[in-house]
Amino acid sequence: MSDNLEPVNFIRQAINADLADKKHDKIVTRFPPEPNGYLHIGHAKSIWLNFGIADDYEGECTLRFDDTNPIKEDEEFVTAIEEDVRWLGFKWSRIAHASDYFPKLHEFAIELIHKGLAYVDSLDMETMREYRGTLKEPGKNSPYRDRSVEENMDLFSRMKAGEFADGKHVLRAKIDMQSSNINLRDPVIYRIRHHAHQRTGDAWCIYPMYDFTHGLSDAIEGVTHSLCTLEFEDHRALYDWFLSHVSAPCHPRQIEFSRLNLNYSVMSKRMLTQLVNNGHVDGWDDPRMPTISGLRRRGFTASAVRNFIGSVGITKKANVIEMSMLENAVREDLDSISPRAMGVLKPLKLVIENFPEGESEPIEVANHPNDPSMGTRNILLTREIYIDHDDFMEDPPKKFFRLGPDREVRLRYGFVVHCHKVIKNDAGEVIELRCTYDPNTRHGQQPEGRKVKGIIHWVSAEHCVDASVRLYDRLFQEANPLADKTKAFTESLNPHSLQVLTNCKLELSLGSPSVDTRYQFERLGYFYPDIDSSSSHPIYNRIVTLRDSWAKIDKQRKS
RNA sequence: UGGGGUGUAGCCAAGUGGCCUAAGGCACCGGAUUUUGAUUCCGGCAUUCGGAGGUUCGAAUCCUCCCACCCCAGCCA
Repeated sequence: MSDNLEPVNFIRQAINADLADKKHDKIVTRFPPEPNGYLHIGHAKSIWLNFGIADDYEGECTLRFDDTNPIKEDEEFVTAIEEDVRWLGFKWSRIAHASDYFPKLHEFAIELIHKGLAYVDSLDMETMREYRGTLKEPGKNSPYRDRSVEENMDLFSRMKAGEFADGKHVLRAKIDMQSSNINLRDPVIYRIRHHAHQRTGDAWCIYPMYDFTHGLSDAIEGVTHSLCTLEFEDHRALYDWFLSHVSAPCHPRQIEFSRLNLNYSVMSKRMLTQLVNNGHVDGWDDPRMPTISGLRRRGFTASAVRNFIGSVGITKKANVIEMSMLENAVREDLDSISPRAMGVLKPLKLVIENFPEGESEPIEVANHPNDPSMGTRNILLTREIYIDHDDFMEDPPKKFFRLGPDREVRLRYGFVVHCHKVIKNDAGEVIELRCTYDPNTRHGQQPEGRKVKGIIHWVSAEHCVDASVRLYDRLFQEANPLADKTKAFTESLNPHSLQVLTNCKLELSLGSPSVDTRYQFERLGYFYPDIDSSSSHPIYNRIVTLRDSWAKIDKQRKS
């Protein structure tokens, strides 16, 4: 489901070339998350790529959990990941776990030992690091490097049998301690971990490392193209080494692409975990999080996320995408599918003095200005209404064409009202407006020579529901929260990223929202009911604001 | 001279030696329509492709040198 007609990216070009060379008759990919956290929008890029390719080439894509480190992983994450992939609209050909392959992987390890290409090392971690050398200096061989096949087999089987404590021995590939590629300096392929695994329980106390597991799992699954991010570029030599030194059923091709980064955000699982665990946000699905579950709860649609990914493209260039790209994708998707409604976020009472008390005027309004098929609904106009505080200014600047003392404005779908009195409380705050309406402006009538530019939304004070609305802003106040290496990234968290409004007045139709419907609150933005809503008190999340040229003018005016 | 990568507008990104005096999107700046300052619509926005040389009738695309930035020294993935 890659609904964008993007130019053929370099990965698809490589696949096309392989197909032209008759290397494969079917394309197989995989999405290989480690279940140690929730998926974020960066993962969506990989998902979109891998599943999109499988779909378009009529191939297969496996959802495979790279679960080789039982200390960090958890079943909770497995469930969440499955749900997120499904929500994004992708279907896996099958679901697998690297742990399914533990027996086979163990056989491959033994094969390497027998070939003299792997050995049990007994250096402690610290010493092993010293022996590894540095980026510029070669490493040196471990004194255990030349153990006999028999000795290695004996030790390895005793490692597996649980005879040794964690860290006592490791199994290493025997490659080249002098290599300029550090990954080839006899990488560890098995380590001892006396820790129950979420799937295999206590069956194993030795666990294979990523580099060994990943490529061989790909081969076991018949993957043709193993797509991963740039930081694994250096690992490709090792990926290929394992595949060519073991009797693997096939040799997948690893191709790397750049990760997705968003400004005013962080995209590292480690940091997102920290935000959750330290209570900076309200969980993995906090609507401010760049996680799939956060975006979902916020009200983003899966198609908006997919379109966004499609619009940023796949390359090898390091990139930071502007948040406005994502917002654009959401607005584009939501504009056509969202029914319109009126909601007042910061209520200011407005009394229309020449409107008869106790009466109400029903007005039939369209649910969508450009799509008659979305139908109409009735709203009621009454003597007392609420308007938004932001639509009134006591001393308005020239370009502000909303309400002010002795000014007039049109009530959306209704008539023009003129404000002739402003009532304040003891603190000097405006608490009520007294207005009169002009009967000649009913139903959109515009008397000759009269131009009323301002139109504001409103809600009948009598016919409305109380609600809460959560307004979200960017999570970080710095475009790059990691730029200043002298401070923790959490120091650039935006203190105003969440604003909760508890006294909102919404039109009746918003009191019982339709399932899975995003609404446009006219003139304000797109909103989505939060799961914390109750039937008596709805709670809406603001997904994104509408484009707001007044906000732009106002900002320039103030600066 | 450790290795591996990347450099096209503020942000993404097409372009794969001649139709490129360089697509498209976002952002930005106009202007039209509009009972959402929304949507939609029109127009503007790189004589230039990190820099300098070179090859060629012709270079963003090929060669050489240089510069900048990113990744790698977990028994993490």
